[in-house]
Amino acid sequence: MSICTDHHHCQETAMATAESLCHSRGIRLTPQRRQVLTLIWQSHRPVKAYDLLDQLRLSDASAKPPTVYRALDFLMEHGLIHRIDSLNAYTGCGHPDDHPCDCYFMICQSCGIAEECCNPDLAKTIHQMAAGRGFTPQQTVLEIAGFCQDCA
Amino acid sequence: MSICTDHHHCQETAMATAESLCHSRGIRLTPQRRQVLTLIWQSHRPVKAYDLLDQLRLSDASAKPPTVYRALDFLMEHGLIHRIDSLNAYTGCGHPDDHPCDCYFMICQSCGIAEECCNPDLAKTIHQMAAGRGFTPQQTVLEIAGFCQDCA
DNA sequence: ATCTGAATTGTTATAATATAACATTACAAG
DNA sequence: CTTGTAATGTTATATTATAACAATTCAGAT
Repeated sequence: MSICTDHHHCQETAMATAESLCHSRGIRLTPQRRQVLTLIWQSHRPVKAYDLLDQLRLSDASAKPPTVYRALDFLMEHGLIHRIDSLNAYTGCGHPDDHPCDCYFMICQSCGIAEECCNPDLAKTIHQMAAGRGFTPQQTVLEIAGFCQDCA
Repeated sequence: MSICTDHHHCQETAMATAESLCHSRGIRLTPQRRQVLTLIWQSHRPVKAYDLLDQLRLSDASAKPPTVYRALDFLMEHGLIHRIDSLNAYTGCGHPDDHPCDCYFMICQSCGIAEECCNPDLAKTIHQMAAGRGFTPQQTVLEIAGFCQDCA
């Protein structure tokens, strides 16, 4: 895994960041939401909603689709996770407290890992191209599928 | 509508291009496939699969999901249409016989029109950014939601 | 003209993804 | 405490897409 050298640490950092972000914004990272976020951070591979649901059911047999979709909605609303449209899947955000631009993703077709690349220069290029055609961007989906360094 | 001034002509040109492309490639634009492509070209707004199905059913009550998805698969395989992942919808390709790079889209949140922008410079920038991180792109999804010139 | 194998279409069923609607519970602020 | 809002529970259903197998059509070989 090329993104982090110690994923356990990576996951703990992400959870700690989420805790403090929620605290400072006065929003509640409830046990359900925390559990979903923890599950998402178990790897750098985007996870599907119903896979999360299966995992939730291991500890709470009464979990249902709204359980997971509500948690996902909350986490997305507050920038703690992103949806990968090309995969119908969800992945943790590495910098929820600092979003200088839209987040882009490089998704390895071999190992499945999605690397976030928040690149203001690229964002600027995209905005310029759009502006050149009279278009005002509000939200950009950029998902690059291919092969990561380890898998190429 | 800012993309074309005479959409009827636009649609006819698209169909004629598709006919000749299929002929030159030795593939068959059957009546079903032609009908789906025509429906997609009725506007520059990406269309959902089940909306296409509803329209097909007006002329053929026995149309079913595989009817439309098979046509969509064929049309996508041969570059005649694109799927817009952020909308779960499909839109005609303006240059099926000439794909210098991935196709990008600017989608107006007001009028719903999707404008294709096949921009090799932007493609190059994206590839460079990816290469800088050791990533080899295979396929890029770039869908920019915002406001078109007419709606801004 | 007829045969034949591949492509296309028909049909039934079901998988996968997501949301609506309303009831109940928990929680923080006064 | 109480009270209103947020969160969760629960049932049902909407939306998007594919699997699997049968029937038909079609182009090329004979």
